Amino acid sequence: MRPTVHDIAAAAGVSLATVDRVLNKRAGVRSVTREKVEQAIERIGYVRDVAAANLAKSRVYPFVFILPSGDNSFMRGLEAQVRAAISRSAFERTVISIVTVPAFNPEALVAALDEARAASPAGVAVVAIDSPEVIAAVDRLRAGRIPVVTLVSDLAGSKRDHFAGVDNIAAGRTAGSLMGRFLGGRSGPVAVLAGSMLVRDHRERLDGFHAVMKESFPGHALLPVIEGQDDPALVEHLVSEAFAASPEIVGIYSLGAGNRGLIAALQRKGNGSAICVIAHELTQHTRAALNVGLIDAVLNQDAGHEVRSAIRVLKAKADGVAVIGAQERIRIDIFLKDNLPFEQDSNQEPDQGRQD
Amino acid sequence: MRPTVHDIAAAAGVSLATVDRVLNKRAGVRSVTREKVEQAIERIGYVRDVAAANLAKSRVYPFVFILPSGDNSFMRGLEAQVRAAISRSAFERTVISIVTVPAFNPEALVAALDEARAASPAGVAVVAIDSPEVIAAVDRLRAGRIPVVTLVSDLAGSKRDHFAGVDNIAAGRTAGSLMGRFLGGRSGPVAVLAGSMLVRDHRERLDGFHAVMKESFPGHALLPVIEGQDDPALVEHLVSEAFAASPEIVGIYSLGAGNRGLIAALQRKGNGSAICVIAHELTQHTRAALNVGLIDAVLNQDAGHEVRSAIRVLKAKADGVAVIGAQERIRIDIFLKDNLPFEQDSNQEPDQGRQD
DNA sequence: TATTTTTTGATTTACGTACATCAAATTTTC
DNA sequence: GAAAATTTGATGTACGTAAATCAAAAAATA
Repeated sequence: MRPTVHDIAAAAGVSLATVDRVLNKRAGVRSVTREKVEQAIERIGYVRDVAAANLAKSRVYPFVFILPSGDNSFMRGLEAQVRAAISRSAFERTVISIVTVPAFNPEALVAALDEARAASPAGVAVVAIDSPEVIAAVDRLRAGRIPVVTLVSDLAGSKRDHFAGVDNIAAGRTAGSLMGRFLGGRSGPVAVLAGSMLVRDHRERLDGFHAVMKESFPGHALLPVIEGQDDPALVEHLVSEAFAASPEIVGIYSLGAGNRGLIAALQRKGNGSAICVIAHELTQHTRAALNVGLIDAVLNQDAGHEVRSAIRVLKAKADGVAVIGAQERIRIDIFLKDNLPFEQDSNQEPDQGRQD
Repeated sequence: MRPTVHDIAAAAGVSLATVDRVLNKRAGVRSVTREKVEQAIERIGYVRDVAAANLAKSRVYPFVFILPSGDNSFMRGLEAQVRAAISRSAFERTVISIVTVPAFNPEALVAALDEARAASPAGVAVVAIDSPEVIAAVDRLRAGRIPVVTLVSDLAGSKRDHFAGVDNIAAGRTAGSLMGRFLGGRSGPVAVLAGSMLVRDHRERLDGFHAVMKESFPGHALLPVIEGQDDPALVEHLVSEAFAASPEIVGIYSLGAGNRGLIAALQRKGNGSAICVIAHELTQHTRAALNVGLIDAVLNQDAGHEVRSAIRVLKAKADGVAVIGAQERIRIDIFLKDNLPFEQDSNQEPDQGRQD
């Protein structure tokens, strides 16, 4: 049987009240006594039963998720995953609120972070924008002992506790590697389409892609980066322009969002699979394009995994316990038309009963 | 505040004892009363606090994991993941025992399944072998109301509750797709190396691979399947023979284990990256071969994810509650040298405190 | 209607921890 | 050495559910 607080008391030769004072870091215990208790804990291998503790405390975890607003399929999918987590709140003792702020707008994000801090939640998850003010705002949260997890896009230089997202340099390298191999012997320039160099994930993907293309496939010229602001209309316009300017393009790496525009431009251009296209994030649009062969590969990050991971990590940080590292590593999924997962709206099995 | 059993009692106008009888399906409640209570539960939206219930019951989940024995890196990695889960038992209320049986031996597996049944655990996870006797043994477990999850290799036709593994047809198709694209214009035959056609996962991968090669890359002849029994020594011998017989081989798809033998044969052959090699399961051997370019891509299933998923599903089945479907879908990871995850022995972050 | 059987209620204890209160013991300070 | 301050112990209640006991009420049977 697992040892309990009573066993500690017996082993240390003190009362239950003293054990409680030590365990919960309350005042009024001499250091000799405290050590006696701590040694007993160590000796008998006691670990707190968090479920029982949470029951006794009636603990709930108020979390705030800060996401970019706007018409971005991936971000809306992310929000849907947060809502799915909210629907499980009763079981997970979480109280999650969602705050949306305009994309690529550091000031708005700082305001949202400061507002979240005022509510003193048990943790904050945020899709970060890489700027000094945002770093400062995140560090203010941390200074207030509020755990912070960055989601999708990291914030290097800040004191955030954890990053729930993929290794974007590796993602860019992978895209480069696939591009080079898929192009085989064909020669011609390759275009890169990004959202904004303001967000770290886009910059990192670009760096990784450029590095691999230069070192392993130097035959392909790299055209200047197209910044489409993740906006489908703008993307369509800019890509069509690029096609007109460089009709000999053989490959496109779309590392941001707004792929609807890219797909539209590809369709208008016609002559089908002549161009090798690698894009990010599996949405209804990229999925359809993959199926008809307009896109050759999609690199994806599992938004559901990211949200669940962020919640697990925030809880663990709030409780000061460890996490299963491997479980929180977000994979770079590579989808070809051959390994597309089945579409699913609901994330609940049509099973008996309810969820733990 | 979340409604409790007391709220049900008040809402239904019955006593706590009656509510308990209904909730835990005890005898001695008239059907009219039972319905009154059930309607109240529905009306106020009560959901049982599983943490509190488990506390009151002092519930533990005894699980049995049945794995193939022998010198197979992937299976030993799987076992290590089960042991990692065992180290978390105290937090997860599990009591896990591991049973190993000789690989590709249906009789031994049936014996192990029947022995597991005798211990009447709360669930069994098994790496299945596709045979009628094994199906019958699994169905005996289910007849005894013991949840069963197949791990890595499924058992179609059985009454198993869940399969914790990848879609192996899709994996084979993906391998075919990558093979065809990576080969680009080059022509020449492609070899397939399998372990045994006795296990379903190997058969399915082969089917998927053949299908894509035939429909999309008909230019490449497919050599007869080499069955290496997942044995490195045998694999090395057979592959070397195949090289001698067909020196013009341009690609190899290794869909089973024993890749050490394949790598040794490739190294002996020399002339480096002339052959496109796609293998399964990221082990120290395939990782090293990927890094030096002997292998071009590795398809992987995350053993840690599979084990954790199997445990979550077994718990859910034992409690009769739903699972988060998306969380239990095991991905086909595609690793190039560019997106290899960092190696990690431990799966505990070097963090403060302990695990929930 | 009397008797038996079934159903329901009331109450208690338990799970492991948190937290509060008050008294008793010990230590510190003057 | 006495008073004050600090430390420790003893005890009870709470969290939400499970499970048991016994009495009371209601229903079914004779």
